[in-house]
Amino acid sequence: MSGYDPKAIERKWQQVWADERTWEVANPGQPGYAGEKPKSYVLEMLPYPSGEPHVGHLKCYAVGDAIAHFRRRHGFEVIHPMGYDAFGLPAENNAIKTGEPPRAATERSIESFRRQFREWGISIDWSRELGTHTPEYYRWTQWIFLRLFERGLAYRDEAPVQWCPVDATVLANEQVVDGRCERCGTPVEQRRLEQWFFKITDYADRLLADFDLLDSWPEHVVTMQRNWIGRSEGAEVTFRCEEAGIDFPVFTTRPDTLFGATFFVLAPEHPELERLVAGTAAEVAVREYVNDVARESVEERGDEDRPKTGVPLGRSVVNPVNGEEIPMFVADYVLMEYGTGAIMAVPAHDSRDYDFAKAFDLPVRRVIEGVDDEVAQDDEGLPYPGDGPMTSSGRFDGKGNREAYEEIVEWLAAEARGKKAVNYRLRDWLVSRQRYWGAPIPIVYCESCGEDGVAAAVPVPEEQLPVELPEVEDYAPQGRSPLAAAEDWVATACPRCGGPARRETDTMDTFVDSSWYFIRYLDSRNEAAAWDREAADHWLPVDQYIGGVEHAILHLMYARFFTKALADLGQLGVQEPFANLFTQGMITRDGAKMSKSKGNTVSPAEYVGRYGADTARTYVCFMGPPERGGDWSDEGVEGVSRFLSRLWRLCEEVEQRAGGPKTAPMTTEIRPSAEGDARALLAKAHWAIDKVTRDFGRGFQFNTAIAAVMELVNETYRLKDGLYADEAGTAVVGFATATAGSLIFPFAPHLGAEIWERLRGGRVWEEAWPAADPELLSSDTVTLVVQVNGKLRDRIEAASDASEAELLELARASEKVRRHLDGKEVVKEVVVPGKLVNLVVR
RNA sequence: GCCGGAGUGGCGGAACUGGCAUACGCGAUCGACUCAAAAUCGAUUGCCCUAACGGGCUUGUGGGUUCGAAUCCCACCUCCGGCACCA
Repeated sequence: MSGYDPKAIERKWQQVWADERTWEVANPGQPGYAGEKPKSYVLEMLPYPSGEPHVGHLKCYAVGDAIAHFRRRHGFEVIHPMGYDAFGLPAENNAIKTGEPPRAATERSIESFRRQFREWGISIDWSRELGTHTPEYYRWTQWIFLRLFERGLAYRDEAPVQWCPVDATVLANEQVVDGRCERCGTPVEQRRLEQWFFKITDYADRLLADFDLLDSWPEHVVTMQRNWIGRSEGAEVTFRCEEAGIDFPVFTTRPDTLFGATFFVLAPEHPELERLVAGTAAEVAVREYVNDVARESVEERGDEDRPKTGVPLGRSVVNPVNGEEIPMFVADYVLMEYGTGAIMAVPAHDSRDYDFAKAFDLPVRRVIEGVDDEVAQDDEGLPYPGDGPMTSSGRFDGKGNREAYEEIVEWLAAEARGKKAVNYRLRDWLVSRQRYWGAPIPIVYCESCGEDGVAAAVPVPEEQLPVELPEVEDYAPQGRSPLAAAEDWVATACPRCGGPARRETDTMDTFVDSSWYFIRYLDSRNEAAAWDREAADHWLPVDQYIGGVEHAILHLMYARFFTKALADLGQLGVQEPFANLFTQGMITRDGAKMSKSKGNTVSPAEYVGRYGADTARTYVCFMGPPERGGDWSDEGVEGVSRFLSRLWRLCEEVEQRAGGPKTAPMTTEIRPSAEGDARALLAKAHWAIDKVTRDFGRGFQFNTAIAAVMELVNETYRLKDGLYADEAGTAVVGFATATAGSLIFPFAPHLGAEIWERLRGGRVWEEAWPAADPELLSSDTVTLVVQVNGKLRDRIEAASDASEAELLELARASEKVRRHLDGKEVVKEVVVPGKLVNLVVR
């Protein structure tokens, strides 16, 4: 007997899968299309190819592959493709540092990922492989951009944007974390630039409503997106500045507090600010304040705890509900990005307004009484955010604020001074990047097509796509895209008038690339279209999506937006891309997030080399519930390796004893003759089948599924020597071992395939998933638990169909139980048939 | 501050609908095999008392519901994640 040699086994099966193109599936109309089978689209988030794959990748693809295998063996035609999200900053930053072109570094990394995915034995349909950095792919990214542009969903605007001074690029709001660049941690600055945006805000309501269309997404991911979209209902109310003749609409969620507005605040970026103070005494102070604010980092300004600052404008607006004139201020606690950039300040009922009022000694007027009388009178209970009866609010006095809310909004609407309004936290998606390594934006600027000296943005016609990324010498951005240096490329002819024109030199955010890759997989070799509608209709939506929680907001929301926009454009027949989402937890090492700088990274290649892919894959699925994180443990890997070796030795032993042809009896043939230990082992095998199957169904509880197979193997070891005594027993050992191989196959596919071939012949992946025999799941006897006063006193074997009276009699007969009943009175008897008896004594 | 999630042996974790707490793995101890070690196979392993039989205690803390609570309810503590001057 030879030892378990994962290298040989894994090489053998990887060769089979590659030679036979086992995991390739065909589209409708193509040869080999399995139209009679139901489809299942199993997809893991595509990797960003930088360096080598890490354990996070291993876990993601191990989990996804287990699901893919499980579904195949349930009769589904599973599409399980792979690609690379290859554009992006790391390759470009590496280029700036080393001079190596991003394409070269990226291709090298892709080669490494591709090789390792094969070494891991992931069941990928390689015929659909794609890279988002290839012209064959980004041509269609550009095509989608043009479709959005036609629809007015891609537009250009000058806007205050988040600028990272180190990466020298604009960032999406989503890429700014705590006022810092998500990538490099540098505090971001605000700049005003002409940028391209996607109008995701048009889809805010549908993005919220269509959570209902999803089958199963983790609740916290939905919550995060909901919070990010940040829908607030309220009212828009117009305050007029008579002196300047300007109307200032404000958004408020609390129109019921309108009578308590005692001042009015504009954001420092408010466009009317200049006009309002021009030529007044306040002009200089206001301008200084605005400049000071502009110099502050987003992080500083965002700090909630610092004292409120601001400057009076020397102007006032009229409160539409009571005609009161209230003074105007500029203050940086009001943000231009949210609402209208202007607020009515109600210090009695808003803590920020309250702080400002205290700092500037402004009046505070309570308009809602507290329900608790003690705080109803003076300043004590202020600011008061809760509900209560109205006061100092004219004819609304005494009414509940909720009721008054509706009436005030109605009155405002009737007077044309306001209306119901909904506001969102979500901003449009800024997609321009002043970087080299991305898909060029397919737009040219033509002065002759423009007006008033402003160049027109002319879309590049579809037949001229792709707008290919030119080679450049210097990848370092200098406040403009490195593409701007490629003069030959920038200078072009206007597709509309034929005159001289200049290309857009910004590239697209890489999240654009990854917002539609799951559609391209369905028809990735199509040169005439982004995808064939029939193929998309057949495979979409993704039935099971798997990836890290870190994409809970960005990628997952952008992909949802793209799907809806493309459906509106008549290109897709689904509203949601991912019917089910599974987010896997992060693997840590020594309790800390892995990072190169901490030196605590785990290299999958190293472990695959030492223990084999089956061990590495099974370990990441066994270390804990896959949706939760877990700490990497070398001893844990050893344990899994030991288990697989144990299973392997069992297989060899069984094979040797069997000797003959691989046509062992089926479980139904074994069952009638099985009794005693043979029956016990048979039952254990069926218990394991049932357990593994249910664990797949219960949110992919792979840790307990693998534990069940371990139990089966342990039980087989315990009983095998006795069972070898006769032919029937030997057959049961063979059945148990083959079943263990079959059940471990989704996690350790090479070993599973090898065991099956040796003991049963044929390909395990072509075998239907085993079904547990209900007759073997139940047993004739059960362990009756006997408690006295809720405490366990004895365990008794009892017939599973025993009556309550019989169970009680059994319980009372127990010596261990009697000891605790002595001299006491039984006041209550609880019997749970098939489970337990509890005697309550006094 | 707001919104989620989680607290179980020495460690990772299991326990389905309120019914045997600690499955499985790691670690540890002992035994078999061996000249020896490794590997392997087998046994033991929550804590405390006891020579033993046996008994007591135990799922972050305190209370409650129940014949019975890791599980349900109330209050609190701790840790992790997300959002955060969003009007």
